[in-house]
Amino acid sequence: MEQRRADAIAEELEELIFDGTFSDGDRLDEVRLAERFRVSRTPLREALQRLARSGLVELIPRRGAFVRQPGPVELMEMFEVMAEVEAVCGRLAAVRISDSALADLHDANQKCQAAVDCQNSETYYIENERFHKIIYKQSGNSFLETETGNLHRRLKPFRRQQLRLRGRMAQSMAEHRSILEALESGDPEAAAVALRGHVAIQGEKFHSLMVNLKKASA
Amino acid sequence: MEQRRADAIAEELEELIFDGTFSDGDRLDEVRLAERFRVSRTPLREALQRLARSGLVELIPRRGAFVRQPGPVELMEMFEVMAEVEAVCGRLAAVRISDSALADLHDANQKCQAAVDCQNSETYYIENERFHKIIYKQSGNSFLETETGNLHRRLKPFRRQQLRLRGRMAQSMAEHRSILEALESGDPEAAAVALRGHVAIQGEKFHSLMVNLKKASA
DNA sequence: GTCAATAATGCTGTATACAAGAATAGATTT
DNA sequence: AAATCTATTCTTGTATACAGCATTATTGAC
Repeated sequence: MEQRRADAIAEELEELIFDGTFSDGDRLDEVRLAERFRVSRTPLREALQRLARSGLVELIPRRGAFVRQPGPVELMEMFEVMAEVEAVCGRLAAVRISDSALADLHDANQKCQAAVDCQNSETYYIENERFHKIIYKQSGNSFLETETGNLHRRLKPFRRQQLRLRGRMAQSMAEHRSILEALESGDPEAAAVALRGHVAIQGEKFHSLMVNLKKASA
Repeated sequence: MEQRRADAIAEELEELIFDGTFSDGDRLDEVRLAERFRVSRTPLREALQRLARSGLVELIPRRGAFVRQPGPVELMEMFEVMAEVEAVCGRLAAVRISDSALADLHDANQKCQAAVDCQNSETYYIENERFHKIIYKQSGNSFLETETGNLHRRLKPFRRQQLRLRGRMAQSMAEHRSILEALESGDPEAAAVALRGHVAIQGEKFHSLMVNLKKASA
């Protein structure tokens, strides 16, 4: 059983928030949620605190827990930081990466390409993630690796929609290749620039998505 | 009263860990701590989870909470990330900083210099912190500002000891000046390089401190 | 004498009961 | 009629009681 109770509940709640069951600003009633998950308030409160830690809910003392989806501005900020942090990973990895990791990157990239050819966005998504996680690890800094992974995870639900944009996967592949080249030639600045651009463009794509969404709803 | 109970306890516990009352690997008994703070286990557990979030304790399910001081390797990693993240702040701030913020930086720097002249390391420490926090804010990215501030806070107890190193404050002042120049001329790369070097050197100073400590104890 | 197995103790994780504060609704006053 | 104050109710924060798992110690067997 362990403490997994709170952990499992936190994950389920996360899903419910992403699914839109609870939307921004909603108050999360402890009692009702406790009934829903068939647990007492104690583990549920711990789950809420876990979510507060990752920024998904805001805990206001004596008032309750409120769903706090990051707004467009904050999302852009997070994408900007993601781009910079990945650039850092790239710069460090360029001089620290192992040969076997380079081989793994090639492998992930080839599978990405195969996914593009098959129009299989699910596989592409998975291999793309593997590609990036290899770079995090090869930064040779496990603290950086963990923190970058956390931010990556937080942005996951927002990055996913972009794959549907026409031509995005092909463009992304080209960027991957230049990243790989920079890493292979051991050029820190080139790797940093390539990765920064690669991730930053996701933020911009996301931005235009938001704008179009607004236009559509107006 | 609010939920501040857990927050206050978390801070006190943090102090106790930094003071050495609890050292690395110590198990934190919930019942004894609850008695010590005159509260029940419930708010104390919340405090422990808060500390787990900042990485000071490790929560092992069904085993308890253990003090987890970062080891030398992890500390070096954290300093490296700190240097890179501050460099990012600098690069963004170089093109976004306001005139009034530049004036504030000058002011903080002058007060730093005055503190060096007076051999007042306490004041130096405070103004130095202000100097850096202004740059975080002027990155124009409040998410980055918050995250950088968090890491800064986490490294606080380890950075403090370095000020005692002979000549460190003077050297630091020179670095501050070059940072300020880069920001004033709006040169992103120069600002990034200056800040990275300024912070990275703290990690190296810390490293040599550790080595000396080891030599002394051997 | 040593190792293993079982029992007992002590801790964490969970539930429930209680207290205090916040929000809302109703009544009274201006 | 509107606004304010008060009282009631609902919710959060805290304490305590209970259950389950881990650790340790003791006993028995090899």
